[in-house]
Amino acid sequence: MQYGLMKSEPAVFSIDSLARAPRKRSHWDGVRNYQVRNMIRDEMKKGDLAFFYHSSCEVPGIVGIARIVKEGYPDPTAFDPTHDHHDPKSDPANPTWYMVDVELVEKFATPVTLDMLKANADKLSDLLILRRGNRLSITPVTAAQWQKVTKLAR
DNA sequence: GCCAACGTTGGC
DNA sequence: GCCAACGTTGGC
Repeated sequence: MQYGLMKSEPAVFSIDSLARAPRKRSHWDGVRNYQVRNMIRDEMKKGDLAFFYHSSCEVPGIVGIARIVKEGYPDPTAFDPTHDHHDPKSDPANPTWYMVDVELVEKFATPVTLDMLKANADKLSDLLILRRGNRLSITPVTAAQWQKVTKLAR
């Protein structure tokens, strides 16, 4: 995939949670959408970079950059009946849900807010996060979009 | 809390 | 396979 964007609700898992994690690494678990599962399982490669996006919060926007450090493997929380994201239909012998591991690369000094992204919609046409009704928690980002957003962060 | 948009489920 | 009902997401 090379470049992507990963959404998270900061109340659940924020960029600061990732910064505090051992070696600044964490599982990206809980994905329960087939399109996103396919991306995680088939397309995200070690070394790929992703914008870390905070959603459903006071100031939604891109707050930093993470790197994929482990490619797709079965998400064990799907098999855990006590877990929020438990899925009784996922068979450990043939897992439905996958996750990747990510590592913090950079927390932006100033986030690139959703407002800023919208204000630059002319340059960021087709950035999927700006598209109406887009609900995928992980979306691909083109190299051109990556450069432009990175510039906005500086 | 509201609402638009979309995914999933289940009856037929 | 269709489609209505329902659940979830996410900005506002």
